[in-house]
Amino acid sequence: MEGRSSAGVDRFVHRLLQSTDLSEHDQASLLGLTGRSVEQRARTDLVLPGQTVDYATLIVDGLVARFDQMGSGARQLTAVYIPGDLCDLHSVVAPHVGWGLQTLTKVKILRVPHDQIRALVAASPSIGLALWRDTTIDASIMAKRLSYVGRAPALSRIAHFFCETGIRMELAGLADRASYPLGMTQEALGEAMGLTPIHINRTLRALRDRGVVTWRNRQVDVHDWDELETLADFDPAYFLGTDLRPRDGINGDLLVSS
Amino acid sequence: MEGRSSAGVDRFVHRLLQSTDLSEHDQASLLGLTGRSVEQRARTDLVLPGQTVDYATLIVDGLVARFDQMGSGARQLTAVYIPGDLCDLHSVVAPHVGWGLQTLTKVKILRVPHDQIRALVAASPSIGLALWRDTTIDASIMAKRLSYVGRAPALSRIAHFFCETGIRMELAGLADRASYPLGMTQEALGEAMGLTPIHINRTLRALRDRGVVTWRNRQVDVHDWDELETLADFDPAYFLGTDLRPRDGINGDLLVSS
DNA sequence: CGGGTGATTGATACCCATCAATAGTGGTGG
DNA sequence: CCACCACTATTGATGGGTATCAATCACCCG
Repeated sequence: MEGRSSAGVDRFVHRLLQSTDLSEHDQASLLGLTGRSVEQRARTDLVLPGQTVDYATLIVDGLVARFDQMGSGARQLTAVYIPGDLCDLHSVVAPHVGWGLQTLTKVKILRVPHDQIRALVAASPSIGLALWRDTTIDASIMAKRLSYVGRAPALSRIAHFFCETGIRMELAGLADRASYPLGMTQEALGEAMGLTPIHINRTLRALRDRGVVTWRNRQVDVHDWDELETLADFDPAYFLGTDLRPRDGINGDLLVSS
Repeated sequence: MEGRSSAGVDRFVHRLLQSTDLSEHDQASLLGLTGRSVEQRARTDLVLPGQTVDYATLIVDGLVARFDQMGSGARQLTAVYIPGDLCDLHSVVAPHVGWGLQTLTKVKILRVPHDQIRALVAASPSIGLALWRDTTIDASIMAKRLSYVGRAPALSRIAHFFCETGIRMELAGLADRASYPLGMTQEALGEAMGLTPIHINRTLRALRDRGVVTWRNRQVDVHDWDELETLADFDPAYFLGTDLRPRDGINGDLLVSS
C-alpha cells in the first residue's frame, strides 16, 4: 500500500506551478511527497466533521467532496475536488476540522502526513507561499459558489458548475473543457448546488433540450460552450492563477526578502 | 493620516492569539504593523473586483464586507468583517482579487502594506503559520455560510448570522454576544444571506414576534439566546480557535522542526 | 425643514421543494 | 451468465417559501 505513486503528486505540483514559480529543487521536494495509498468506493465518508486529522488527502483518481452537515443530516457540498487536488490542504494549519470529506465516485487517494508537508514549508518559504496561495484559490472557488447559490437560478448555477469543472479538468490536463468525465450522481450535484435532485434532473433536461450540454453515462459533453458560458455568466478569472504568474514583487522567494 | 494607531492592530493580534501561540517577540513584531489610516462613509466600495492591491485592510472601527458581483450587478456578500479583522489577508499571497470590499457602515480602516506583512512572515515561521491559519478560519466561516444559504430557510439563516456575529463580537472584546451593535442595513443583510431585503424584514419581524431577538437602532438584542441557537442550529466550533490551542505537534514554531 | 435613504407592509407570481411513482442502471452473488 | 436488488434517473402533481411589484412610513443628515 505504501508507495511514492507519483501520478497524483505530479498533477498537484503541475497545478501549483500554474500560480507560483518554484525552483527545480522545490519542485523535486514536492514530488518527493509520499503517502498511504487508499482506494474507496463511491459515496463513502473519508473524514467526518469534528475529527482531528494528521494527513492531507491527495486525489489520484476519482472525485471527492468537502461537505458541511446540518443538524437535520442534510449535507451541503462546499467543494468538489478532482485528481491532482490536495483536498484538505488547510488541515495542515487547522487539523481539527469542522467539515467532512466524502467520495463522489470510486476513488484512489494518497494520505500525505501533515508532518511531511510542514517539513517542506519549513525548508522553503516558496513552498509555504505556494501552498498558502493554493488554499486561497480553493477559497475563491467557494466564494464564487456561495454567490451563485445565493443569487443565481438553478439553470445558471448548474451551467456555471459545468463551466468551472470543465476548465479545471482542462487545466489539470485530464480532459477537454467541452468533454470530460463526471462520475458523481445527480443527488450529489444537488447537494453541491443547494438544490433537490429532482430539480437538478429537470434543469439538466432543460439544458439538454436547449442543446447546450449533455451529461450522460458519467460524461459531460458541452455542445455549445459559448451558450453555456452565457447562461452561467462565467468568468474564469477567479480561480485561474493567470494573473498571479511571474510578476515583480509577488512570486517565488519574495517572502524571504522584504 | 499616517500613524501607528494601535487600536485595530491590538485587536487583530488578540484574535490571532486565540488560535495560535506566539512569542513575545512575534507579538511585538505584529503590533508594530502600521498603515495608512482611512475613514469612509457607509456603502462605499474600498476595493473593486479585478483590482490588484498591495495592502491589506484592517478594520479599526465599523463594518466591512467582501462581495462578489454577478453580471446583473447583484451582489452577494461572502464575508462580513468586524473591528480587528484583517479583511483581505489572503490578498497578501493573491493580490489580484476577484472580489471587492465595501463598507457597511461608516468605518475607520488601516491600509497595511503587503510588504510589511511579507517581511514579518519571512522573519518568523510562527507568524506565517498564524496568518495562514487566520485565512483558513475565514474560509470556515464562508463554508458555513454557504451551507446555510444552500440548505437553511430564511429564519434559521438569519438566526445563525446573529449567533455567529454575537460570538465574534464577544471574542473580539467588542460587546456581549447577546447585545451588540450592528450598523448594517437590512438590504446588506439580504445580500449576505441570499435573500431580498423585503424578506429579511419579514423574517426579522417573525424573530421579534417570537421574542427571540430584536434588531433596532443599529443594535442587536438577543432576548432568548438558547432559542436563537436552536433556531439557528448553531455550533460555534467551526470558527473558534478553541481546538487549535496549545497542543503537541501543531502550534508555534513547529513549522521549523519537522 | 426638506430630501433621500432605509424600514415596513400588502398583493401577487413563480421558482423550487415535497410527495409519489415508475423506469433504468450497475453491481453482486448464486 | 443471469437474476436479483439497491441505487439512480426520470416524470407528474401539488404546495410552500421567496421574489417581485408597489406604496407608505420613519428616520437621519444636511
